[in-house]
Amino acid sequence: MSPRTKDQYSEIRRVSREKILSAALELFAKKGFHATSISQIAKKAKISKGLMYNYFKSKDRLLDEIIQNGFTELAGLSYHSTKSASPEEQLKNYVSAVLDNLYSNYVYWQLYLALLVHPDIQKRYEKKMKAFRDEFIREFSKLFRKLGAKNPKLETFLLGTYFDGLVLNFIAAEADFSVEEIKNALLSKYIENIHPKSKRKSG
Amino acid sequence: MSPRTKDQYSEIRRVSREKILSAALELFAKKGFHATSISQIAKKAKISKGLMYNYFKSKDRLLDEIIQNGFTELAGLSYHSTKSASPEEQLKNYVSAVLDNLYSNYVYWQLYLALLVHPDIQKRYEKKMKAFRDEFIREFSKLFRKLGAKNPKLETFLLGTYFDGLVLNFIAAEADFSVEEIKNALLSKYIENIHPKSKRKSG
DNA sequence: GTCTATACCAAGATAGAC
DNA sequence: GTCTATCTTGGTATAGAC
Repeated sequence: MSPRTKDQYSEIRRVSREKILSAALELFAKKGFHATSISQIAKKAKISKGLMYNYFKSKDRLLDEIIQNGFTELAGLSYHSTKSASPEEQLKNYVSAVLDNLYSNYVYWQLYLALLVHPDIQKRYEKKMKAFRDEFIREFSKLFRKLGAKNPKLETFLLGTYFDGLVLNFIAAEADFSVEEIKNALLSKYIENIHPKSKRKSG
Repeated sequence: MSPRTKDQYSEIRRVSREKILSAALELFAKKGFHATSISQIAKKAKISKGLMYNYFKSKDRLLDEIIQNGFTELAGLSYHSTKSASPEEQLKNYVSAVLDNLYSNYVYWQLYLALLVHPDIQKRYEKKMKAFRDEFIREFSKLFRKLGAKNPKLETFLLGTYFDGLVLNFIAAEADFSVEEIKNALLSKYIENIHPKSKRKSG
């Protein structure tokens, strides 16, 4: 029996951490932080309660790390689409990106929502959330300005509100409409309304 | 010392119940159901822990009653505005009503949101929530149809999504815009977009 | 690196005095 | 009708064996 190498141990640790993080993320998002117990996490991750504390100092620290991962993941959105494209195209791309991200990172968005809803928890991550929102506002305001909106910040606010509401609907209701339908409805509304001169080429 | 009459007792009971309900509502909405303890409720209501159980069988039953009250309150919205008015006027009235209600019943909306976010809790009140949403959809679909929308249900979905998002923003962020601004932005977007022929009288 | 056993505490809930 | 004291459970977290 050769003993395990450093790399092997490191890999084992990585996997275990990952199992815990993934189980916790899902439960926190679905049931909420307080409603989720370490036992439930351990069960879902198929490890013992004790092991969790080997990897995370406390339930709170576990949440911290998950949130941190979430922000990293969600920031991956980053609004650096093809800058050369027309504003309309850019808006399209952005909205598409957000909606698609909303699907692929569903669980993180659900968690993000839960944080928003409860002021107490929200306060703990206030700074990061603000940074996240601020970038959103900055980027979309620029865009709406280019599109000739009267009040770009207000438009951005409304769009952001739309997104928030969409997350809620994806989570809460049995989604009566497809992403494509919503995407189109949203875009046509915004683009035509803000920039009525530039009718999209028909055909 | 004359003993208290039946009515006096009944009134005392009413007041105590009310104190508990009000304290619990606020805490459930703000911190979430699971994050709120009976002790905290008792403290806020300025009663003893034990008394709570005199009025409610359990923490769960307490929540049940609060939710019930919430639906009653929110249903007070009811979309029976002046039927004689034009569809545009009606939409205006409805949107106004919802936004105003959103302010006056802030706490209930916050709670409603918290319920939506967590599928587990949501399931417990699924039926009532569905009834509530269904009425919303029915009424606004009618309206959007009158306004000549291509897909009234989709429009209703989008509007509902807006409202959901607005609730979130009122709760989560430090509201960058006034209700009036939002109301107008929303309405102008919807009305002009859906019914482009009928330009509002300028002047 | 992982588990079981256990300490410790706070939560929900009940009993009985006033 | 209200309170204090108490029971019981389940939670977070730690210790120590494997």
